[in-house]
Amino acid sequence: MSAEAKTPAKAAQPAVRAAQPVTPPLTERQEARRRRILHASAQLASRGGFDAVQMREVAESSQVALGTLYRYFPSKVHLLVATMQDQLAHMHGTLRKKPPAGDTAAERVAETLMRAFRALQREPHLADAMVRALTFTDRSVSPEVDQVSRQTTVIILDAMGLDDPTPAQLSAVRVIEHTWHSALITWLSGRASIAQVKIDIETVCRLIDLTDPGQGAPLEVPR
Amino acid sequence: MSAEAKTPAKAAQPAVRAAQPVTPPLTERQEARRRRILHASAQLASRGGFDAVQMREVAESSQVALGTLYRYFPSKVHLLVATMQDQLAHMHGTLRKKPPAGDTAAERVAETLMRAFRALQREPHLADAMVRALTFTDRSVSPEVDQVSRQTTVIILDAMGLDDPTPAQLSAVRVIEHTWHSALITWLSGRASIAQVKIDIETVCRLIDLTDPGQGAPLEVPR
DNA sequence: CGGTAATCTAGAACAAGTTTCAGACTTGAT
DNA sequence: ATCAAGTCTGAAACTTGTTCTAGATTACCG
Repeated sequence: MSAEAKTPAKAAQPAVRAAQPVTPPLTERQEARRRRILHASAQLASRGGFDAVQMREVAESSQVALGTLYRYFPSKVHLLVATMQDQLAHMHGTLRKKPPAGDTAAERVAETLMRAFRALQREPHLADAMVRALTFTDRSVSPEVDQVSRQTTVIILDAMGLDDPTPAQLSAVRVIEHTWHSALITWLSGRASIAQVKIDIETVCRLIDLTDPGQGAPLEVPR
Repeated sequence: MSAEAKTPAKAAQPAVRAAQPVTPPLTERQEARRRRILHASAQLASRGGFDAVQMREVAESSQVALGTLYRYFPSKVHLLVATMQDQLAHMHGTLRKKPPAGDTAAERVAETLMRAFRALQREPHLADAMVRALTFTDRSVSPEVDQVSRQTTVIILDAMGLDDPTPAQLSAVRVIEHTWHSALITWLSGRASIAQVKIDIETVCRLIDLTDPGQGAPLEVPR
């Protein structure tokens, strides 16, 4: 009772595919379609950014019918967020190979983020597309966006070298993510220079020192 | 050589109307139209948020032709950002009347932001529309967004009670704005609770203490 | 193999932001 | 009062995201 296996993403239903390795059973051909779509998406985004990723073009580039594209990714934002997950995973792999070398956690986090930032600078249009998608998100994309956020958290905690962060440290990480995210936006929209983004990142990373056991007043604890 | 005075916003031309009190000469009727439009925008936004602000409806509600609406505000995002400027100015006025009462600058800033946050909670849909517009912005809206950012900076500096902030303090304020902005987004998209936003704000406000003259290492200085 | 249910395709249709246009209306100067 | 230039209106057109439909294809079960 089925054709090309199961539905890849049931569109209107939430709670589907929350974790990344838990890919619901996909046919080879379906997996290939999915890759083609994500590839086309990244390709188009690398050119003109968010606006250049037009669903009809993505469909055509990836040799898939428009309706199929929408079955795999229920909206343009879903598609771009998935594209971002892809890129993030790739970047995490790269970062793991060459861990940051700073002496303090704050330095290592700042270095990691700056490395990521330099990677984004090489593909500013792609960065634009992904970041715009992330922030423009409506509630229906929350699970996916949340996943991106968790992945970012993991990357930062990795850089800090922590296995078991305290609540205060988690708060600091949250604030760092906020800053990272928002600073990117100001850079992408031309309202902040690269130098300013660097300063902002370094500034916020000082928060980490505040949470270092052995330092002064610990931050308030989330209940 | 003109009809209802000058053009209210020349659409395709940048560098027009950068400062707020420098309203290019507007007829009474034009001023009235502008108000009607902004009012309709806020009204519709208060209902369904970003999506509910439909240009055709705004035009109809404010008794203005669609083309005219676009002459005043060259895009939906411009319109919503202008709406936000309006609301911000209003809020700034309110805040001035009852300044925050905390002992430290960090406390006063946190209190101010939480007050603003509570105001937004009263109109979550409006908040959604304004914040989404702010972040979805493409470069053509940068000047207006920048203006909103400057206004926010003023509000925060007010709360700190500073006339002449150091560069380090300005950096801290920038990071606070980033956090404020991004935390709002996570709240609006349902990925963070009100309590979490509060914690994030309080966490980032600790940065201010770091820049207090008399404390330890000053932050790096923007050139 | 044959049946069948789900998937995929092509293409039309719809929705909302944006643009365009012809004609009516205002304004300010003469 | 008249005129020229700019503005406003109403309506249609265009663009791109999204939905829908009918029919061809595919996967898998028995």
